[in-house]
Amino acid sequence: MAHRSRDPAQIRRGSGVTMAEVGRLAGVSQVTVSRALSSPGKVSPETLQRIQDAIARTGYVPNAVAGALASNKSNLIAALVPSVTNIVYSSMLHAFSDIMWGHGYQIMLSETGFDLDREEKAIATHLSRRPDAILLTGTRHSAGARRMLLNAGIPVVEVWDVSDTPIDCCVGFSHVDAGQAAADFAIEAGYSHAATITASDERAVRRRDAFAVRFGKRSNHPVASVDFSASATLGLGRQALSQLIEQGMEPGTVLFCSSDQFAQGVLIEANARGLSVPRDVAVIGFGDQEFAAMTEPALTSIRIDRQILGQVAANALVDRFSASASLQAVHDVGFELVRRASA
Amino acid sequence: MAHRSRDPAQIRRGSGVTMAEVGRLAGVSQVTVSRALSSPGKVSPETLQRIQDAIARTGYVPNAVAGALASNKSNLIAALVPSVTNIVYSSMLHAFSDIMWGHGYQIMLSETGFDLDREEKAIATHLSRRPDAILLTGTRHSAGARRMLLNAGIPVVEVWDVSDTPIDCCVGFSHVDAGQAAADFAIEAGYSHAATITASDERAVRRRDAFAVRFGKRSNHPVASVDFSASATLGLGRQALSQLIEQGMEPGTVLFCSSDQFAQGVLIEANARGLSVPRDVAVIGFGDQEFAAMTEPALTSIRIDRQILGQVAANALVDRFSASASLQAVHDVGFELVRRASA
DNA sequence: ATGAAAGCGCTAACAC
DNA sequence: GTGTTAGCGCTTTCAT
Repeated sequence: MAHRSRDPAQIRRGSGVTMAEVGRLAGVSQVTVSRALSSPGKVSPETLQRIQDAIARTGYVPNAVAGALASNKSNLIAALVPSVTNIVYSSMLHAFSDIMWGHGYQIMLSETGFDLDREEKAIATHLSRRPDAILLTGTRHSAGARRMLLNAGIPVVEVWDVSDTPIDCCVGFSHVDAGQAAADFAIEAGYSHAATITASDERAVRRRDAFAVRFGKRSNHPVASVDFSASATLGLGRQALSQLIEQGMEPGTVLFCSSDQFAQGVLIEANARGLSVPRDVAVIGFGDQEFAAMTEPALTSIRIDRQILGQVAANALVDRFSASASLQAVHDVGFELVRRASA
Repeated sequence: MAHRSRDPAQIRRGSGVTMAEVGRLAGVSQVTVSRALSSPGKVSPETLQRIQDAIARTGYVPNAVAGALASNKSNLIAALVPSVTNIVYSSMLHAFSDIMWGHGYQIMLSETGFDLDREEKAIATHLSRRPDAILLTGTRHSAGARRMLLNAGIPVVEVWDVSDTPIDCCVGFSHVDAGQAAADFAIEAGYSHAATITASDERAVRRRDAFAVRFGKRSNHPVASVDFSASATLGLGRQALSQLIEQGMEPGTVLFCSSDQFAQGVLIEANARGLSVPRDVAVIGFGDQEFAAMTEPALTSIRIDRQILGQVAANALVDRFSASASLQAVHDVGFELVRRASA
């Protein structure tokens, strides 16, 4: 089967069909075509039919760029997340996109990698596209970013954290509360020694600190910490446990991990060393990812409803598009400590 | 601390600053501002300085919508993937975005959920934004989608599969080869009975069929199959093994799973039932996700370099933007069967 | 119900 | 090196 794929030299941008041409074919003016598309009820049925025929014949595709320029409305939402490969962010994004798409909005995506400078650059670039709203992850942003955002005058939703002083509105939960809840749980479960394993994520650090202070206070034992300047992986979790053991970790210590990835790594390393969980080492994860209930033993973890998070964020924006009254600025979706076998 | 978050009623779209206003402030015309931004070398140093001052003073943010309309270049790339929450797609997307971002392009994202109709709608919507190129997952698309794409006259890259007849170009591997390779491996490893566990993904189905035909031929035993009309999850993997056992699966059967999620579920269910892997049941996964090497026993899986996939796709587009000569249409990045302990 | 005119904020010629 | 003039393909407003 001799096949020639499309000759690159023949690529011409756009079919070149405009509303005006569709109009000529249908025997109406360009404006009428515009009306037929945006409010079909305002053109006569016969005209509408002729226009639809002309559109079908020409394969006309509306130019949303021109539309956005003329109407000052892009139907575009900018979404900035640390990482799309991390399920906790991608699942939130999925729920968010679903709702926004249902309301006729498209998503422009950027990854910021937990880096405020990258975030600022991405914000600048995205704002030049005149999005109708923007979603940011976290409540910490560079000064420049805040200024641009305020200036843009569009709805902004910050997710994964709560703040008394959001740029516009925020949807998340208190990381300090989460760290303290983990510490209280650990104390009440009878653990007297604890350590933390933390990735390079400002919110994880706040959970770690809240955990360490609370646990330290209630147990009167210092809390050791292993910190990585990288994202959480299973391999680093294994490494962290090895490191803690080398440092002479007490048997029966509970480990507060900044992510379930770390926690699973700890489980695997413990197993490889013949340690019993939770007797020799107990583990608390974070995120309650799908596999958390399936590990052996099953992981105790802090559950965030990422679907709800994305949905509430989307709805907050949709509300802002239509609202005249003042709106709720802070949405605390909470978290839940799910106790299983690992701690 | 009394805090008032931004009053929604005060939200005004855009700061309203245009190139013309920046120009007035700097004492030059609007075009000169345009030049200062796009080719600073073409304006005198003093003028440039005055313009930059004016930009800083006003907080001017370029309007890329107007720019795109005037230049017929959007610097936007549309990317359509089945799901962002699936690491195999999100990691490809990550590598792809990284390179495109480096070349000054932004990503508009949509999820299609393995649904050709949803894909067609998403393509139509994205094309109205006049993206400079589009990335699609898979080589099967609706007739309408193909027509629109051809009409749009922009570079198109189809990923995760190869085809002799790509719309424009494709980057992937042969799913038939992958299924056959798994079958050959299983035969040569000494297995005489096999079954498949498959999610609702057209490419997974092609791997399954290729596996079943090849294994059937070489073993002279029929290959049982469990098919789900859903995405692969660990839980469904457990369920699949239970189902196969109820159906009287032969001890020592090798299971070819369409994803590592399924395979991990099989491992867990086997463990729960006290079955030994690979003696009582052997498992081959697909995707070689991070956890594959870490399970107990470690998973034998088919590895795709998703990073390379995304990079090759991005580079294929970048090449197309600058090329006059004819370009490579088919990029086969291959796959690798990684043998570990599970089969 | 339909059309004419203006203009959204830029870039791309082409002058000077 | 800088300015002038024309659009890009729509939406908006105002007539008819």
